[in-house]
Amino acid sequence: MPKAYDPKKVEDKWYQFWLKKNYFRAEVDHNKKPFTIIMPPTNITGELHVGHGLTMTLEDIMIRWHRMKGEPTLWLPGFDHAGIATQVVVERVLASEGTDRHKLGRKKFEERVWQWARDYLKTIREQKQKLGCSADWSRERFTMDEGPSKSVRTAFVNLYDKGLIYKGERIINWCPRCLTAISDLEVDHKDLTGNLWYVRYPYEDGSGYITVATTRPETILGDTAVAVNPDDERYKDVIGKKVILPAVKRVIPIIADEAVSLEFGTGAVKVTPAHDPVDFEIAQRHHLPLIQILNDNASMNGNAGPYKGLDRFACRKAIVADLERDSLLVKIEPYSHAVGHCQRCGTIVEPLASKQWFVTMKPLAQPAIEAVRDGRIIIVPERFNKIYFQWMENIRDWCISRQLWWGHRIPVWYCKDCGKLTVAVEPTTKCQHCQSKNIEQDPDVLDTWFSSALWTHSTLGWPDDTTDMRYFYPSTVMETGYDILFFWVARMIMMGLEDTGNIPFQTVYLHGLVRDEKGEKMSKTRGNVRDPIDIAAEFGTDAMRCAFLTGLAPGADSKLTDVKLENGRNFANKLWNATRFVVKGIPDGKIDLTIKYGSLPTEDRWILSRLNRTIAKVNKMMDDFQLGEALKDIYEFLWSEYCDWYIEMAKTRLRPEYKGTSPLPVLIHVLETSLRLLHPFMPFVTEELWQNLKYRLPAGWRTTDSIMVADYPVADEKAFDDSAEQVMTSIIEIVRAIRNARSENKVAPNRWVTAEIYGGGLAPAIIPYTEAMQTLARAKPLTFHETRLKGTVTENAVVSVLTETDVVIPIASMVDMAAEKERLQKEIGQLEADITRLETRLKDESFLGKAPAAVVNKEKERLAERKDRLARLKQQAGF
RNA sequence: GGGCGGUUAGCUCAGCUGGUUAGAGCACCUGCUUUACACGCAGGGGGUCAGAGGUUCGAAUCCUCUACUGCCCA
Repeated sequence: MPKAYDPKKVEDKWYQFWLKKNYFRAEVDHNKKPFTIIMPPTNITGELHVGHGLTMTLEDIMIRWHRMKGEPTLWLPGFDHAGIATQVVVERVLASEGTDRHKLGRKKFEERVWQWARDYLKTIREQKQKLGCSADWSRERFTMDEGPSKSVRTAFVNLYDKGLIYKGERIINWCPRCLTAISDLEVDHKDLTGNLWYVRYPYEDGSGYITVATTRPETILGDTAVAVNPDDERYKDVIGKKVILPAVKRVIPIIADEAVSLEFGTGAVKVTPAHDPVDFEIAQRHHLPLIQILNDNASMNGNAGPYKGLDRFACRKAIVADLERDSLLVKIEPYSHAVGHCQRCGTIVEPLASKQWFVTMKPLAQPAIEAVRDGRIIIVPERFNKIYFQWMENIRDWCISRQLWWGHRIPVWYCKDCGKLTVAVEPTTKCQHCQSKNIEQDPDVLDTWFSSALWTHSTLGWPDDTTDMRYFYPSTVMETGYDILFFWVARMIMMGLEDTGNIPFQTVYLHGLVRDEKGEKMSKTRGNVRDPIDIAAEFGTDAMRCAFLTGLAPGADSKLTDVKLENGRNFANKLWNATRFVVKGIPDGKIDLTIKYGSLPTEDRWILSRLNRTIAKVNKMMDDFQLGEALKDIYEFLWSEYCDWYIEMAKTRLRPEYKGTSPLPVLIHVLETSLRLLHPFMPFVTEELWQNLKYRLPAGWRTTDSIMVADYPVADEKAFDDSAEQVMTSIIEIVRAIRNARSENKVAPNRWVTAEIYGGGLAPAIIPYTEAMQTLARAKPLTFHETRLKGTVTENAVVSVLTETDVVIPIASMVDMAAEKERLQKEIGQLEADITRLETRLKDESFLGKAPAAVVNKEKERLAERKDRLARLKQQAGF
């Protein structure tokens, strides 16, 4: 084995091995409960980013863990056609080629996008594999595949038949760049500083003006009324009067409506029903006409009179100039307000009245609220419940039609003869009502999230009654980012319940955003994006997976830093070298790996005890989705206990002259078990090392061909050994005390010191470790006393009073007695403070009365221990 | 405007349902070619857990308020 771990040499090799062995494939076993994760479908808009890296890591860990626990485990991977997003990127490519989709035509354009899709499907799949994903590629799905597409049409038709999908004219958000309607969720509100223009509308009878305030003067062209609040004393007498609309000289009424705020502007507002949601509702109540003033691209249309053809913002300028000229502009105030932007392209969206398809959400939301409220679905972390409920309880109808070419075509055909609609799952050529062939399919496609909402069941075969659907639905965990809780998770719950009558998943695990070193969001415009594939190449995939988990709490944003990556890499290398050491100790030929439990030395019982406690803790943490904490425990066990102490102590036992129990069986057992414990987190290095061990050990040592299908460790409580832990703690304390004394007294590293150890009752247990302690502390000879130190040691000695033992190091070389006194004084002060605190607590009647007996006893023991130590310290140090 | 987080060592963060002497990594300081590992080893310094009040025998942990900060919704 080389000196350092080189991930490049092993990762591909093992991934191909796993693939060839078909380990990723989920098999139905009706005797067992499956564990299922449906992978969030990856957008085909581009390559993977670090957010995907986190998702893949978290899900792969859960999947590998459950697979090793012996559960039939399905991780179903897939892709999302990402309607608008993909169309935007492909259009950009077309633009760079000097063409556009209209020149190409719909059919050619769709072919072009399919080509793009096929390319990215392949690239992204390979990237996921690079990251170690143990997904079932045989079940991979794409939202545009025939199966999921049929699910989409079926779900649409079902909702339509139930009256939950309707087509109607409503105010929607229009993106003038993407030329499509978008849902409320796809609009980002940003506060912009604009102006509030106060404009005079002259009364028709010439009796003066009413002044209205607006942030969008160009919409004056679409006004069909002026409204005031019915309770507004200022305007009581003008209700019912008529005013002349500036710029276009149309005569419109002044009406009263509750929706008008008394505080905004002058209290009188202009009503533009075709371009404002509140105004639209006012218009409905007062039967006002709608006047559209915008073309699709947000230039002014024929209703704009003289402003026709101007862009909306040019028009705004022109109108303001004209108002000023006509002395109709009272004043301009700076005004900051939220302006909607298209999430995809950043263009300011226009609210406008348009005929679109909508889903009635309230009846779908109710059962989805109940599913979370009654605990059938658990959201981790819990605080997202509140956010979920709040959104669901105020849910509004969902605009699902998009004026795009890329996506699922709406399964509705219009009859040009009888005018009726045919809504059908299977494409049709004739009208259901009059059999006419003169029909035309709705040109629009569905919101990409409509198909995403069905993902948990469309991927398993719904609406067909498939084996997978019966066995794997509902899935166990839905792991995704909190940023798409509304977009996706909420809608999956609603549609899952609606389509199947059952929840789509039992637990929702939400992760946060991965940010850069400075805590900034990664984005192309900031230029701080990191490609997970590059990172994996530089540090190793396992190191990257570690980095994602360090300091990760569910639902919290995290930073990906080089320091974390280096740590992960170092840990992999540490493991590599620990294994190298163990492997070096394995003799050629016969080796007996039986652990003789009856006669194990203390450090063996200690490391086995620590191992099993770690296993117990890790399994508990995994159950609670505390993946980061679980990894941390394994890391600390392996590094600080196994490597730092157990291996170091084993070294003396591996010397040829050593005649006692060989440490090899335990050394190997603990390492091998730890590798299995760690495998879900660091699949590549653990497989490589496990195979290395397997190769050198007798045939039949392990029955599986790969660590990834070996058993996940289960804690053996019989291995918990308090007394071994107590003895080892003392041994570690003694070694540390001597090292510490050496260091503080600047003893040359190669110089041997001597020490006397007063072990009391523990002495017999410690004495067998003389040689190990000598080596570890570079102290020889060590003299043991089966008593506690009595009397005073005054001269030329460093005294360390430990929990169970005392160490006295008499050395002429430790000259700095003043420093030593100071250290002792500090320690005494610390102990005295502890004692005071403990005594106060133990005198407190309410503490004694109310605290559990175990806590009181613990405090008593602690006090006794401190007092004992203080007494010894004072006595021995001669204070 | 409504809601949800965060504030713990110089930096980045753990610390889950209240009960250790509050931890880790990095950084810093002092040493080290100790035959697995300098991607390493040994030792060390560093925190009144944002502030105030409250509940409790006991609070980093629960409650209230304040300050700063981030996000979501409207």
